[in-house]
Amino acid sequence: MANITDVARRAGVSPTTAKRAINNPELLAPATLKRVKRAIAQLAYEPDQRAAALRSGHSKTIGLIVGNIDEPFFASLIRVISRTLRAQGYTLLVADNEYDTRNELEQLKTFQRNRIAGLILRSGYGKPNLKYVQRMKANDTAVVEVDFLMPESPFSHVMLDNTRCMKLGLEYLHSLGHKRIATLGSYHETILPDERTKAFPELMADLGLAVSEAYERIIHPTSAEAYRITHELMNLPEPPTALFATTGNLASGAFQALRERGLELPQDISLLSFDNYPWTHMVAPAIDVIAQPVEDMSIAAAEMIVREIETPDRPAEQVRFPGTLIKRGSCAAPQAMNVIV
Amino acid sequence: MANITDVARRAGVSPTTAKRAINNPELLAPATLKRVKRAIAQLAYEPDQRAAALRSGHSKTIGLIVGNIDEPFFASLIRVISRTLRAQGYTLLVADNEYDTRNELEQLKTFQRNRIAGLILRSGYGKPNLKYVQRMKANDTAVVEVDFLMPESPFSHVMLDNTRCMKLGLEYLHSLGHKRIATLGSYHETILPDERTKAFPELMADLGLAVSEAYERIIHPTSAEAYRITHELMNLPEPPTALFATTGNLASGAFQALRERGLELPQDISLLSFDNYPWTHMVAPAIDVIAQPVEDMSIAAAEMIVREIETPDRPAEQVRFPGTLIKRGSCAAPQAMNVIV
DNA sequence: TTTGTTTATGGACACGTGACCAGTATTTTT
DNA sequence: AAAAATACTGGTCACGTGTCCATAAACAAA
Repeated sequence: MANITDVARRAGVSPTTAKRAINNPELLAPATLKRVKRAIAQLAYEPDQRAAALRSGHSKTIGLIVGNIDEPFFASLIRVISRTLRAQGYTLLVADNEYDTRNELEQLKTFQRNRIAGLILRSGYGKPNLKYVQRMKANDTAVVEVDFLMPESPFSHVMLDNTRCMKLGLEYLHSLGHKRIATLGSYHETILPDERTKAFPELMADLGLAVSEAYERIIHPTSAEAYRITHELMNLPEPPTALFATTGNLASGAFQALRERGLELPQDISLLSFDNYPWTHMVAPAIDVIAQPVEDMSIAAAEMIVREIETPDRPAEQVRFPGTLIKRGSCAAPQAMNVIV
Repeated sequence: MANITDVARRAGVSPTTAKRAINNPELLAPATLKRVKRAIAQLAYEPDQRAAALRSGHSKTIGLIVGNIDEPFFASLIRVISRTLRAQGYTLLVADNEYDTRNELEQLKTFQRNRIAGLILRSGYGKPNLKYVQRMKANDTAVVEVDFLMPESPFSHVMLDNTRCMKLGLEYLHSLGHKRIATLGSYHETILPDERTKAFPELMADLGLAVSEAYERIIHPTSAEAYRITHELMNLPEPPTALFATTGNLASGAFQALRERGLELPQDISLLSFDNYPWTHMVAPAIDVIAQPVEDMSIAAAEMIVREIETPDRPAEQVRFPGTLIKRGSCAAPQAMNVIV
């Protein structure tokens, strides 16, 4: 690979002068600038970003860790963040923790070895890595959390207003007459502490509804798990009349289980889900969802990390985005039989 | 950030000795090794990968450019390649060219500036960047193409056996009695030269079927384009009796257009698609698809790039994977009315 | 002219590491 | 006992760049 010395030699100038053709062209005599630029073009010279970052102390690389790329929410997140950051001159390292804290620790170390300037993190559940991230932050790595907060997280974040969204959904189901509502989500305070599941019992109480303990199952947010749990729930003596899935992939598993059991939406059971995924309006009936403003959130996270990098020591910025309830036909009043029970 | 000199100072040894605790621990006296290791742990030292790569000339970073992360095929590709390469100690830079050659050129330059060791490329259509990639290759960047070949590509690749898959699909549709078959794909030889669309006319001829020129529309592989084109095709005086979508996202757009028109699958029209996406078996009827072995292809690509990096100057390795036709119910014999016409 | 100022260019050094060579103490061989 | 081999440790340099300082020529101000 050509370096700036090769360029300088070909242009008949010193390396310092050659470098100025890129970093401070206004300092050069027009004729010199032209000669150097031609040499750069002829050699297809591209500056070595690693050396630049090493010397200057300013990395132009940002690390992004998501929960699971196969979840379309995260795919969009990557796409939009990647595009936004590239426009600002940053390069993106991507990792997928598969919701596993141990994967995540390895990935954080890899990022650390590459001396990223900033970290956008959708942490795997739990707080085992909180200290590690705090140390990165202390070493001048900017940190922004997205979609999920590590417990006691002191960092900036971009989040959905999860509690309000849960409220929106539950009030909707309640207004239809549902009493036996099951939330498909994580149910373990320390291992899987997501805000949506956490808000569920309290919001139910506000509506004067009881939460059946039989409905609480600790699961990882995969379609396969939701499929399994849905079968279990529907086998209970008092099965739920409405399912509320906290992610789109959970809804997908639930949908498949319900159809397999021959249950018709919305007569036999109601299904409500987070995430406005394409399939939700392709099935019949289309699924009622709480849509997240993924693009806006992604852009906000990207712009936030840039601010954190370029003006350090700013107070943590914590932003919440609202979700939107879209009614399509997968929810209705529970069957009379169920209402009586 | 702590560096090896800090570690050395704390352990009371020279930097050279301290570094050996990581790179050549067998050379150190047990007591020394222990002291250095403790210092490393206390400082949470992680070697600077940029400096290491700069000095050694061996980068541990690999660049991956995909067509569109929102296409689940590419999401899986990223996930599996990322996991496989991490296990081998490589870090992944990800970019999404959005099927646009100009984006791609910028991304290639960014990769070049980061001195990636290898490039896994799903090129945007066309060959404008072929020369640039060839120059990277000449400068010792390993190159593997996936899913798509740049025209006259001399590189290693991992591909689906597209022609055979098209044959599989068309023979299936032919066996059901279809004559008016439209392929949703790109139709421009130089701008959008994908193998699937390209193989279509010849395979139709082999089956003794005519290709209606009215069915040939140049499109980008997005769901929105397929939606639009499907409406156009169905408005023709002689609409197709079967649609063959060359990607899952195209099928998704087509499906929505067909449903909007009140057409029932498979009675009114047959739909066949590449890519076994989750939604294809959630809709009713489930969609017949040609499934790609995404995981196997991703692992193959990841392992191939590592081989190319670690043993340079090897001949190009070009691998084809077979697809599988899965019949589910979205294809049937064309209606009598249509057969007669 | 003299002095100061601007314009255009070049040189020295350090970032953190890996490669290589050099040294000293200790052990083994003859 | 001397020589040789081994075990362990330290020092020097370069990778390609950005930062800072130095120099020479041209020009402006006195």
